[in-house]
Amino acid sequence: MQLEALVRAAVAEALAAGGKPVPAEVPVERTTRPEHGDLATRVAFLLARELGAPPATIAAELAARLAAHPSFLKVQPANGFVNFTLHPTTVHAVLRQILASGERYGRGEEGEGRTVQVEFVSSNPTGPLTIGHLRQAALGDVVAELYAQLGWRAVREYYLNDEGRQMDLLAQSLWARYRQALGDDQPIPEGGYQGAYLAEIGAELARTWGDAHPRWDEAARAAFRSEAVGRMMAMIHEDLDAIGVRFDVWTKEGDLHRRGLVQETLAQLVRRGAVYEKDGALWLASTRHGLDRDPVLLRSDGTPTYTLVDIAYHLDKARRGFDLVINVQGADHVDEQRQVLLALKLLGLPDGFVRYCLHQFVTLKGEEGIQRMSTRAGRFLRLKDLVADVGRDVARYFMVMRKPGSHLVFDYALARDTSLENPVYYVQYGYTRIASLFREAERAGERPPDLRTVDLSPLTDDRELALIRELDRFPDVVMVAAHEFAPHLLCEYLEGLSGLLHPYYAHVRILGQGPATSARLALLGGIQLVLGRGLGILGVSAPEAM
RNA sequence: GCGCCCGUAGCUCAGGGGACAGAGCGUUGGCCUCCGGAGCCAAAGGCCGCAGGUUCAAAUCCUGCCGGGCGUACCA
Repeated sequence: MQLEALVRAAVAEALAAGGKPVPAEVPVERTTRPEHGDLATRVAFLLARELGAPPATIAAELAARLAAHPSFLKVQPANGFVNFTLHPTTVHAVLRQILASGERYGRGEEGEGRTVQVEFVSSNPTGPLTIGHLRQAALGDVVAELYAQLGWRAVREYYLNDEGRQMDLLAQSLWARYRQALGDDQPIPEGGYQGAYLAEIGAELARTWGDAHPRWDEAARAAFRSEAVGRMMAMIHEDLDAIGVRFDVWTKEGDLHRRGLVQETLAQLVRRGAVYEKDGALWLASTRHGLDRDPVLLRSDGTPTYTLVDIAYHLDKARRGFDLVINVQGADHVDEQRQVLLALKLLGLPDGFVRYCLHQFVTLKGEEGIQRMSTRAGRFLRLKDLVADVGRDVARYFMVMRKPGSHLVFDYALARDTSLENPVYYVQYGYTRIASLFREAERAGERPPDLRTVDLSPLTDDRELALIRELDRFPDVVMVAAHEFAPHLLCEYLEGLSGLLHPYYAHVRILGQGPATSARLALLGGIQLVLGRGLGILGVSAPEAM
């Protein structure tokens, strides 16, 4: 990050000095091949048309002007690019600055104390959380943390849909299980919940309640509904604890109704002429604004739909003073998202207030091939059980190591059985190895008292300079990962950094090398700092020993 | 049918206008007197789904096909 800025400034200055136009954004990128130097600019391509000269000529002139710049060892034109090889002291300065920043390294200021609300999981309390929810839990948690790194105050919120028909279905399913346990062969209702977890609870209720609810009546409905929701919430909390996700706020759908927000939202939409009546129901006129269908807001029986409540909930988010709202949702919600965004726009909320982090579903690759999860059908892998098997670190890491928009196949056997080849351990081992080495240095009396003041000039090996250049990218990776809801970029970065560290370690002796030892320990200290920071953001542990 | 997302190495996936397309796993072959071998080194493996187009430059942007996922409810 720092290095790009340095090159960008040098190029801009050279262009200006040569009487050339300076683009608003001078493009600077890392090279992929060593023969192209460390960084490169393709600015000559941008200027070619305007200057009426071939890129190669412009690049050559620019390179000549920058040849004597003290930050660079070499500045060479090639195919219209200008390639920069950094002077080692330029690179050393980066490491020195990283060590001075310490745990602050990679943090940003853009949030300026503003508040972002991240809503995720928000699973209906109809069963325990599954591997399907895990992706969302891990994603939301990490996105919130990424924003916190950028100086935002992040609020993690769970929206609890504890009202409506699904809850009744759940209650009735539980009641059926309860009856079954008493020898009364009641069927699970049409579209009800088949999972064994309800059978267990049903059997327990049969023991404690006896034959108190022989019929599915109002009393049974109330009793079983309240019991079911309580039990489901307890399971959900257990699952969230297992992966280490903690919510700051739980919002219940019932509260939105009680506060009159739903009616008020509808009234506002009506007042703005966004609603029409048909077949006894109230509809949002979405097709008028380019969407493919109009959703019902208020059913003909007078009850509000999920969509209306969702709109009301978001209006409430705006009132609660959040500066930005991020909703993490599955791909099955795209249509709903458009409806909500449209409604909010019609209600006068600013564009960009709500952003969606949309993710594709997880499929589980196990002994029986690839299977879709279904809570309703009782076919799922419970989160808590998964974590017990593969560990929290692997569970979390596997869920964020892929781009959210891509489908993710979770190879259960691989996560569990071949864990030694796991990218999670590869990254963690980098951290651990350095920790171990520092212990060894301590014993040998070779550990410098303060890494920040060590003379770095012995760091001349290509691998050492490449490692420092890689460390320089960290703040940018954090920023892009946050803005694009792309934690996988951080995983990739950490794996890449580890992929430089391990070979380096294998080939370069650290201890017993005189002044080089101190310099190399300073380098490793910087690497360990970044690995630890990165793992921390992902919610994955950075062990001192494995 | 229509809308959105995705087709990249055997598998799982990065890269989303720039210089010869990357990683992990798997496969094949090497490296343990040496700071933790949970490691390292090397090899094989690709018309980047197909066909057009835009551009000095396309895996990347546009169009059309083909294949997969999701949605298209007075479900949530």
